[in-house]
Amino acid sequence: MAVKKPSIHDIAREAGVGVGTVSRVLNERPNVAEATRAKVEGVMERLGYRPTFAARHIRTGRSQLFGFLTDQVTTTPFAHDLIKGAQARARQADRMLMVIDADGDDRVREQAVSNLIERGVEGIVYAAMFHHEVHVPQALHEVPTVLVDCFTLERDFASVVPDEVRGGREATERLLEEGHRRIGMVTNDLLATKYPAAVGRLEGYRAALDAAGVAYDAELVREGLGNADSGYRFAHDLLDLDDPPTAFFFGTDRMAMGAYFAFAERGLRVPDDVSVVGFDDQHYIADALRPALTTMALPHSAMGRWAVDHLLTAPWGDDRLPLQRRLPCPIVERGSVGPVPASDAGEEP
Amino acid sequence: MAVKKPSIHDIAREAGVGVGTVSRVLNERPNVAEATRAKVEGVMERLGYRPTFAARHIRTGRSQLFGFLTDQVTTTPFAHDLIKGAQARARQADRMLMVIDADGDDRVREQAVSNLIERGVEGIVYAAMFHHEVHVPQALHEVPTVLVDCFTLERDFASVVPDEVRGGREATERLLEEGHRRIGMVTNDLLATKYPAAVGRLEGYRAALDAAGVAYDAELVREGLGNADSGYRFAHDLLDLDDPPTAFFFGTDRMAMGAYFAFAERGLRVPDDVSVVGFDDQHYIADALRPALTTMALPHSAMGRWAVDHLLTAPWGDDRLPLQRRLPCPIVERGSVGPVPASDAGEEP
DNA sequence: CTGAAAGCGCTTACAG
DNA sequence: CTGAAAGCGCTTACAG
Repeated sequence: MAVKKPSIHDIAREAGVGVGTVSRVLNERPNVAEATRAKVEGVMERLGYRPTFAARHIRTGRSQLFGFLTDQVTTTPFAHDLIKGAQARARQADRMLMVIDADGDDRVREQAVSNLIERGVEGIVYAAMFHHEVHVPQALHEVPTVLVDCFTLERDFASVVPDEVRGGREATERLLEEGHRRIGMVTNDLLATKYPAAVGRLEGYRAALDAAGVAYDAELVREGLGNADSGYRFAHDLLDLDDPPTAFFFGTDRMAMGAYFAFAERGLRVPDDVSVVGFDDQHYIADALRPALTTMALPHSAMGRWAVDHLLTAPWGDDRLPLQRRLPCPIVERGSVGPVPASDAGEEP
Repeated sequence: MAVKKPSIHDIAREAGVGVGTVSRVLNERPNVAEATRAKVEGVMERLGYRPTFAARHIRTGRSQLFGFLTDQVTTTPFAHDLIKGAQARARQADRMLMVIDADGDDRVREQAVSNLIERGVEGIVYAAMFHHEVHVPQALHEVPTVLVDCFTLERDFASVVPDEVRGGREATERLLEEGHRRIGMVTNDLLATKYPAAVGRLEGYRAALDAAGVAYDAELVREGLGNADSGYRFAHDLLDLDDPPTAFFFGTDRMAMGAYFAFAERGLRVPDDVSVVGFDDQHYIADALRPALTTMALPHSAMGRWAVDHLLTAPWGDDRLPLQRRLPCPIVERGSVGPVPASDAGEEP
């Protein structure tokens, strides 16, 4: 590495041509004699030439770069799926991704956005790890931005989020479809937080019940905290009811996991005695449970893709209201849903 | 955005100074009259000036950039910890990280390395998601590189990996310390794979037994596959032994999770009847188990940090053998380890 | 303390 | 088809 990297001028001199010609073969432009091209390519090969992207960037004004900024501290296993999705789409368009984990510090975030802009990013995706309202650095307005799994109160940025309501509805429908009528629901957070992930999934649950003509019974729903302990505790609580549920819809897979332990303690078998649907599709949990858990998948990869795609294709700067997009949470069937146990079914002779 | 971004020349003209002066205030150089500085800063502020990093890069030759490249497909929850660790160290040194998920395609990987080099990265960290031997793109030799959680057969790159043997030893010691002498062990992969993560942890187990004067009993060790099912099956198998173990060391948390279900089926309580130590510290699993799982943490964040730190501080290009570093896997105490049950303890009166 | 000039490594018209 | 020149937005000596 003691020797300086060759530039386009070195190639030109060595090949006995002008730099313009070298540039042309570099960019695979037409109008270059085959012999010239071969000669230049030979010299490049021999000298181990690599173009310097920064020079190209400065001349063309195109950085071929997107920024990916995460909100808050992210110890969730979701971050990587988001990045992968975003990156997959970026690669198709020959762009690279500058990833910054904002670390929950506002100053770091502001600084990160500045750095990204100075690097000339063509757009920024700002991603949260769960669906909630965010306050973003002001400078984000200087560059095309899309919000992932979050939104601002003003709705002044394009954003893509999971369709929580629909997810909750479809989870519940799956259970109704098997004949269940007493369906316990544990929300994934306190309703007072107003998090769409908590409020929306419950709303979907109610909508499904309504549509099926099943009366909503407040006794069957509990406000959980998303962790295994909530699932364990509320599964026991609900099962202690006089008319206990035959099926459960948990707002997170972790709660479903806690519930499995409660079921085991009571000698209840999934799905023979009790059916369960989770939410999140954390496959390290869902796959590992016995039986494996049927759950609603959060569309992280798809949101990442959508975000970059939007940056790539949507004209920026027009005055229309920025697009707000909801992506479905597809059900992932594993083995935790079955028909109502015979003793509980109403239709029997 | 219709208006062009102001350059250093626009600022100079507007402020009635030379571009050199603008550059000086931009870089907070000394030898600028306070009045001049204020005037220039005022103009920058007014025009919303942002330096263009690419221009700076091209002049100074410093990209302030590192590449982060992942090996193979990565659906593991570990990737993000690695990135976070690397990024935390990079930010301290005012560097940014270009992250590429290589997606398991060799051509994509080669291309990625080329792109990174053309972007002028000051170094590349190449990260695997579990400890194994890798074949890396040849071009990695053109730039300072450190391998994370992997190594090449030739050991021609610096690398940082978990100390699997020590982790296995300390996990086992923890159990021995509570008086356990019959300790079941399920490896996290087939030994035939030769993966250090599988072979090393078992080696540590044997070393701990040796040191404690406990004879190795091949009957107590099984080759698992890392998944919940292996844990479930082998826990049952081992418990069916005439002289069953009172404690278990599983090569992954997922296997420990499977085992918990086996214990539940047999009415065995953790840690009263049986103790268990896992490996990986996948906290979404370890925290959610009842009781929470004591396990060995994989030092992902620390490896990420170490990698970038090494790139930052180690001179590159000298002929000494590249450094190979092992980082400890600290034990994370939760609630799954207890003393040998009284009925099994030898020392009783 | 400050300005004018050269130059980093490219691309892009413009002549020929 | 090809070369010479200008210029992208900076930084860095060099004079003054």
